[in-house]
Amino acid sequence: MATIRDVAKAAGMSIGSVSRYLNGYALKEENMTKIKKAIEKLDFKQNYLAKGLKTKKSHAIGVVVNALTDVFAASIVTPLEYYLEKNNYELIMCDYQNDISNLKQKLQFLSSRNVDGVVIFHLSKPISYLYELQKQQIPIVAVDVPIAGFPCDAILTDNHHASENVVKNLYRAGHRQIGIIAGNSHDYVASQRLQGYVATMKKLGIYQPDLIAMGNYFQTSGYKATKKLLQSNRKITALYTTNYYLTLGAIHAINDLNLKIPQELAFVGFDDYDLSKVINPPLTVVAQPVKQMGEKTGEIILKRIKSPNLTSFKPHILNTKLIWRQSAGPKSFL
Amino acid sequence: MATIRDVAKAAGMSIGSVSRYLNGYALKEENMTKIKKAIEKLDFKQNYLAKGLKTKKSHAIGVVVNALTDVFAASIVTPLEYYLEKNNYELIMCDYQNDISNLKQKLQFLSSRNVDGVVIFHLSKPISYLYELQKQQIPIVAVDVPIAGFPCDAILTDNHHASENVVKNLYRAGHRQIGIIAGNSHDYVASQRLQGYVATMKKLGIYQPDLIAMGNYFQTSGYKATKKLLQSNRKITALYTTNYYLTLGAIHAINDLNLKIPQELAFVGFDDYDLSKVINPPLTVVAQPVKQMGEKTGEIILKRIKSPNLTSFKPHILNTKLIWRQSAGPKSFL
DNA sequence: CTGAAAGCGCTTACAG
DNA sequence: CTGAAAGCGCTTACAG
Repeated sequence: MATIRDVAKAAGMSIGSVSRYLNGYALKEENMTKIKKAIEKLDFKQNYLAKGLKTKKSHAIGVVVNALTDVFAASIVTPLEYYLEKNNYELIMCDYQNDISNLKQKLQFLSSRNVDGVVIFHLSKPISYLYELQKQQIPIVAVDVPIAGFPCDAILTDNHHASENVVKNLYRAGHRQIGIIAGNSHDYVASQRLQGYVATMKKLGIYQPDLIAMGNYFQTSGYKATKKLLQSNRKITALYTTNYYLTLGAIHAINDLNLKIPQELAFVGFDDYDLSKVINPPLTVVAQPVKQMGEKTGEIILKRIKSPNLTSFKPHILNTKLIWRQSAGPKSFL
Repeated sequence: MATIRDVAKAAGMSIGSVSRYLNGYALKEENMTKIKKAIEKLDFKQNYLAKGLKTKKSHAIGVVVNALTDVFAASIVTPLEYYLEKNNYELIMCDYQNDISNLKQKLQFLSSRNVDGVVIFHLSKPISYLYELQKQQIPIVAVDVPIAGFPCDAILTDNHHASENVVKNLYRAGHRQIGIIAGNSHDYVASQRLQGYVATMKKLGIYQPDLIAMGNYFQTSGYKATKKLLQSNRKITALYTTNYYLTLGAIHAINDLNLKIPQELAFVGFDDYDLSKVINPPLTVVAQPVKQMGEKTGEIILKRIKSPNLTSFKPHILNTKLIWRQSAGPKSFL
């Protein structure tokens, strides 16, 4: 492997000049050409280890997700990775196996590997180690859920508005008994979605507590909640499920109950993954802006790394999109 | 951040000794204690950048997957990440967006970041850049598919045997007309699975070409192939789909055709993810040993890194498991 | 604009 | 077993 020293020799310049060239400083035109040629000739590649040792920057970003198999996280990390690589940053993946007590260890690991920044998915309360990272000047970006009280940027979706939009559209389609399968009430995202639903139902004057069933993140819970809700409240004409797993479970339950979608029950699910299209009829869903979320995450974290002294942190809220397919009935009214 | 120099001073030893201590060499007992105390007192952490600069090892493993959202890959990378972190290696994720022409760039990127090893999913033919990696002494481990003709380890599943097992069990359950939705014939995994089916059907004397339909990796293809096969061949009493997406599509098609599972059609799918349990009735599937695959991948690549001169490469073939649920009918015969 | 030199935090022959 | 020293491949004040 050629080093900067080899390049300097081949170009007849000093290593300092080669370094400056590599880092984008302006040199005399002809010298730049000489260096450029030498680099090509020797197929020189920078050594990021050496560079990092001097600059204290690893050009690595740590990403911590609850589970690698979480399609939602994966669909955000995909464009994030793309963005980072384009900017010459590498992405170190960590998975805390859905157990928050692993999180500290993962963050410590990342810190020990000198990451320049950390992206954390789905963390609602700061753990103490986060303040260590802060002391080490490692910027943090929260994704999907803001970290309560912790000063960092957050990339979020308009959960409240998403529900509002679902309810309004079902209302316009003629529905008044709109049931909801809400997620865990301790969960930030789930409660935002529920609140959006409640507020809109109230505004429209069609709110009734017995239209609400609570679930969590597991499809069995969606299954049970749906079955119970639909059996105990036979007036319901439309059902809205507020996360992917609840959607899976709800569909299962509706099938079991032999209810025809959309004729007997209009259905709106959440997240636009595989299942949304397998199901018959295809599901109307709230799709999250995963591509934008990933790109925005990359943009923000690199900005923080480049300007560590920016202080004001703010949430970046991106828009969801209601994708109307057959499960919610004809969209002629739209 | 304390450095090795600070530790040496605090312990009254030389930095060389501290370094030796950190790397597991034996020192005089009392000196080891002194160093240990100094490390604790100063909360010293090794600098991997500096260490890597000297040793030419980054303690990073690059992982290249076709898509981060591929649940199969994710479910292997999860235990792999766990294994690597336990051994103090970091995992750098790359996604080639299902486009093989991105692969070279990704590998170049990983090489530029001094990865100590590379794990590649689903690559059946070597690309020329692989030989560059080889020249750089970077070990490569192929996962799920062997890289034809390229000298590296491979972590595989017993696809041939998996199909044999499915056919045999359906046969024992009384089925003779066992249909298959095979994947893309150019695909290593798919063709192994098809071959296992064909060989076993022939051995049992129940092979007929019109029991076979070809699909690819998309569920629409599974949908179409299933519909066509079941409509053109009404004798089929059991259907076997050979990958997750084909399974999704097939279920959709079977619902459309209003065939009752398992009464009118016994069904065996592939891969044990979400859907397998949502579907009513729950699906009998071939489950792949993803946890073992991830761990084995980690084990092998670290072994190669530690012993770069081992030469003989071999495939490691792990066993799938047939999980019998209701979709294939009663398992009383088993 | 450019060169010479110090130094980032480690490892490792060399010598004892 | 241990220390002193060279060096890994870079960056960056300093001086000109």
